[in-house]
Amino acid sequence: MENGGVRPRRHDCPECPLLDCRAFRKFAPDELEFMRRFKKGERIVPAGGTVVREGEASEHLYTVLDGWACRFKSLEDGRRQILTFLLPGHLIGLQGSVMDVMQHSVEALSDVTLCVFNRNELWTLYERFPSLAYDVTWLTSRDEMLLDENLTSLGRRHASERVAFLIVHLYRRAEIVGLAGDHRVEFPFTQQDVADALGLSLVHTNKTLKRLADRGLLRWRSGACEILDLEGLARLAGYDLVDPLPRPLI
Amino acid sequence: MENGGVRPRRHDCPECPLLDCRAFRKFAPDELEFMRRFKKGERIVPAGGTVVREGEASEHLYTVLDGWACRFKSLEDGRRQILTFLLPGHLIGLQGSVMDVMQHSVEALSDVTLCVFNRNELWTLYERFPSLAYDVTWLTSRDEMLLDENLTSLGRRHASERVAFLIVHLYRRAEIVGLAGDHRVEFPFTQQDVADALGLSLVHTNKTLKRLADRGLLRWRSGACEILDLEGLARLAGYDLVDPLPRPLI
DNA sequence: CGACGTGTTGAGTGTGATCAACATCTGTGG
DNA sequence: CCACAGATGTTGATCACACTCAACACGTCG
Repeated sequence: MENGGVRPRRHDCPECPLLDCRAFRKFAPDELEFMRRFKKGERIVPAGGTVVREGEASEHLYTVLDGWACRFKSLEDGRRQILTFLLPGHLIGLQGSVMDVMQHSVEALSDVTLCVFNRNELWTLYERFPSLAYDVTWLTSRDEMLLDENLTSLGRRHASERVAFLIVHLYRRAEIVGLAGDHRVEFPFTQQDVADALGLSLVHTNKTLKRLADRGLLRWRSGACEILDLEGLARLAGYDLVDPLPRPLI
Repeated sequence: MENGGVRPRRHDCPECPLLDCRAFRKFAPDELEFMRRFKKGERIVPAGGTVVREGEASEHLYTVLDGWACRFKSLEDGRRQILTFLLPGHLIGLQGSVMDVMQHSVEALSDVTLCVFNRNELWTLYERFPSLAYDVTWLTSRDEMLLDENLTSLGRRHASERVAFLIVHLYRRAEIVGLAGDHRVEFPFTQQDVADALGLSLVHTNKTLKRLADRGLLRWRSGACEILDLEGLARLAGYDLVDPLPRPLI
């Protein structure tokens, strides 16, 4: 694709739709002005498309502006582990500044709109806007927390607990950025993806979802999930339903 | 413990023993001077002691100067998941700047010496030393990579692959900071800890280690592990034996 | 219409969990 | 010096959670 698929911006940073979300902290005027110049354009990746690929260098940094994506690693023989689901406000590609090539892939689950930043200018951001640099660290640190929880699930929770945990977790994250509400989330992915995120087989994931449905906790439909008993799911999963702190946006 | 167990430094930053390691990048003179003032003292935690506890706030930031520690989460019913093993050069407690209380615990496995930093001054570091701020991000990002690999193990690798992966991984990390060599690592922890890191039961971990020993790949002794066939282990684990890039030290 | 993607269900299998007993080793107190 | 307790590691027997294989249902799209 010419120019890596980067096209002019449709959303100017001061009018960024995410700024309306109470989930994110507000920018100071000079920060916003910097972000505006930092942002090189946008990129739209259709559902199923690849944003960055394991083993390749990534020229850009991205932020998810709209849509769902996932970050995953693959083993030689095709086994796949989804590491995180990415929602609007998620920063992509920072690891490319640490390693020469990406150690994971990112794939669009729905059609995804990305803000594109030039990796080379990240250093300018660190030099001139320590507050934004701090925000980058903040986001990375939060990412690590998500992984911690995930790892605990895969290591020490049973299938039904894992599924409950993931569903509650995704529902709440989606709700905060306006992609879910009223006990219903659109999930632009399949049970196979849930399985790959939870370290389970497709069949067992399916049976576990059915068992949760039989217990009146949720209902899975292709492309969406109804949360029938949020507290019940949270209790089963050992998930703490506290309100998250407002977070920075890059 | 009075003053949180913080005592005067024994190691002045310019003479930091870790700076001799080829694993770490060198400081510029002004960076080193800043680090010297940033460092508040040292803290020694005896084997088995707690550095920070899940659910509590952590006043300080730490860097492991010497010894082994681990980061873990606990579930209500006592199930425990070790998230990462910490070796010299590892930064501890950054998440405390993102969340109000720690979401994980850190425990000393051997006697551990920590450099103590005042969390409040982290902001000064960001303002005055963008290069060091960048290093903090670098370290956090690397941490995330370690978690990614771990998560992939727990989700998609069999017991023998997991064990092989962990052993190779720990051996190489220890080697780089001078805590292992000549196909031998001192492991100041038990098979129970290995089990808690890999999401396996103690018994199964033991049997898996025995099977690897029978295949001539390694030999476990209390307190240490001999690597009999590094390449064989790496092959089994799908571990890529490339030399890591030099990394920053905070 | 058939092909394909997704979800559903049953049958049989196996990896890894649990339970239980025992072997070592170390440190401690008598 | 020995007896004992506790921590760690080892091994066998049994169990069960989750995997694999296989078939089918249902929708959408060409």
